[in-house]
Amino acid sequence: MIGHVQPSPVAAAAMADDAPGAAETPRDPWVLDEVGALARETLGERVTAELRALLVAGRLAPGEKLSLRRVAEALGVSMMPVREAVSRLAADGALEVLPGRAVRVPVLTLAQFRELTRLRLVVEGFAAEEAARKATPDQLARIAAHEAAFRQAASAEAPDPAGAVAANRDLHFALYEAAGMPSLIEMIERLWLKAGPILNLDMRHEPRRLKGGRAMQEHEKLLAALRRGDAAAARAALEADIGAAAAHIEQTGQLKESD
Amino acid sequence: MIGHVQPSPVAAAAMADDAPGAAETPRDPWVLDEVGALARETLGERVTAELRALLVAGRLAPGEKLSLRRVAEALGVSMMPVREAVSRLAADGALEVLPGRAVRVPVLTLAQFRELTRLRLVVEGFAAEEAARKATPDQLARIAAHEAAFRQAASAEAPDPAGAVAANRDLHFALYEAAGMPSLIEMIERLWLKAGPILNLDMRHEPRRLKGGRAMQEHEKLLAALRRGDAAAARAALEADIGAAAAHIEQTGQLKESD
DNA sequence: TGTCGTGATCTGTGATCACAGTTAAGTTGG
DNA sequence: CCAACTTAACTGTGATCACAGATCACGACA
Repeated sequence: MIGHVQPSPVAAAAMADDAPGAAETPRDPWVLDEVGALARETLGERVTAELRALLVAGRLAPGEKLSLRRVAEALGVSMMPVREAVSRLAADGALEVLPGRAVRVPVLTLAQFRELTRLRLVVEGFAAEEAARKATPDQLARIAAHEAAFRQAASAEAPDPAGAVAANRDLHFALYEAAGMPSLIEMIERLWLKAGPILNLDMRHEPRRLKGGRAMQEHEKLLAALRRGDAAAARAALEADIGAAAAHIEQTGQLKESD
Repeated sequence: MIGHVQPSPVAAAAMADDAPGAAETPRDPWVLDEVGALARETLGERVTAELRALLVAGRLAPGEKLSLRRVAEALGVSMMPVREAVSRLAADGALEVLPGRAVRVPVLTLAQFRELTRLRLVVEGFAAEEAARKATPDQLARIAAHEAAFRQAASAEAPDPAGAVAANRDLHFALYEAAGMPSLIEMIERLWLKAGPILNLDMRHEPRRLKGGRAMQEHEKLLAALRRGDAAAARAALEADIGAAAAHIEQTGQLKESD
C-alpha cells in the first residue's frame, strides 16, 4: 500500500490492458514465494499514479479543467476508476472539484504558495538532515547519478526541460528516501503534488532558468554535505535550492493575488 | 474546505494573459451577496468526515475490519459514498485495503509509530512556534477554554475519557489554527488520522493515565508560553506533551513488533 | 444593439447490477 | 475425532444507468 510507483520517465500513453499472470496454487515452499504477492494494481490506483505523474511533472497546468468522462476515454477505462483517482487527489488538494462545475487543477494564491514553500523548507529540510546522517554509500551513489543527469539536462547547449524536471524530481526523492522514513516521503509527495504544477510548468516554459545554474550549485553543495555527513549544511543547501526556485516563481507572477 | 464559489459569474476567463489591473464592472451592492454559497456537502464528504471523526477519536480500533456494505447500511446511504470515503482515507493511510480481503484500520508497527511521532514533533512543533508568534488574544482565549475543558474532564473524580479526548483534540487544533497555515493543519490532521486510533483508543481504555497529570502540566506550560509569545518554550512544551503520550503508548506494547 | 429567457449538452453524484476472488462455515471421508 | 474438501456467503472492483445542476449557445424581445 505504501508502494508508490517508481519515478519513471513519464510515458502518458494509453494504458493497455495486459493480463496479469494468474496466481498459481502454492503447494510447497517454492522459489516463487520470494517474489511476493505480485502487485495486483487496481485500475483506480493506476489512474491515480498516472494523474500524479502528470501533476508533479507540470504537464497539467493550474486552472486546467478535467472531465471524468474525457479522462476515462483517453485512458481507455471506465469512468469509475477515474472517479476514484480524482477523489483521492482531491482529498490531497492536488485537484479540486468545484460544486456543480468540473474538476480542475487548483490555482494557487500567492499566500498559499508561500505557505507551501515554508512547509517545504521545514519538512524537506528535516528530511535532508536525516538523510545526511543515515545515507548509505549506495544511496549516495544513486543521488549523485541523478545529480549528474540533472546537470547534463540543464547545462546542455539545448536544454531538455522535461528531462531536467524528471531528473530534479528523482534527485530530490532519492535524497528523501535516504532518510528512511516512508511517511515522511508521503508527506513530501503531497507537497510536491500541490506545488508541482506551477513549479514545473514554469521550468518547462522558461528553460533558460536552468542555465542560470543556481539549482546546480545548490545540488552540488548538497551532495558534498551529504558525503561528509554534515546535516546542517545539507539542510542549508536544500533550503537554498527550494528558496531560489520559489523566489523565481514569485517573480513571474503567475499566482493569484488573493482568494 | 474545498468548496469555494467565485462570487462573480461573469469574469472567470482570462487564464492565459490576465492583466492584474483589470477591474470588474462594479455592480450594485446586492443584499444576497452576504449569504455565501450554502454549503452543499456531498454525501461522500459527509461519510468521510464521519469516518475521520471515528478514527481520530479512537473509536475504530487498529485491526478492526470494515465492510463497505455494512458501513453503508449503518449510515443509511448507498455503497457509493462509502467507497469514495474509504478511497480517500486509504489514500491518506488512515485505512488500508488488503488485496482481496477487506478494508481495515491499519495496525502500526513500532517503527512506524516512532516515525509518526518524530514527524509530529517536527511538524506540530513548528506549528506551536508559529502560533506563539502570531496568536491573537481571541485565539488564545479559545485555546485556554479548551485547556480548561480538558483539565475538567481529566481531573474530575470520575474521569470522562471521551470528553478528555475531544477536549485534547480541540485544544491542539485551536493551537495549530493560530498558526494561520491551512495546509499545515491538513498535514497535522493526516498525522492524527494515522496515530489517532492507538493514541486515543488507549486513553479510552486507560483513563487513569489522565490523572497522572503529565498532559495537564505541559498544556499549562504551553499556554503560558503562548501568552508571552515564547516560541521556543511553546515548542518545548508541546514536544514534551507529544513525547510523554508516545512513551506511554510504547510501554503498553500494543504495537506490532515488525512488519 | 443589448439583454434576458430557454433549450440542448455536459458536468459530477448516487444507485444498482455483475463478477472474480477470498473467507468461513458445512459436510464428507478417513 | 480430526483433517480435507466442497459449497455458500461475502468481499472490493468495475460498469452502466438515472438524475439534478451548471454551462453555453442560440434566438426572441425591448
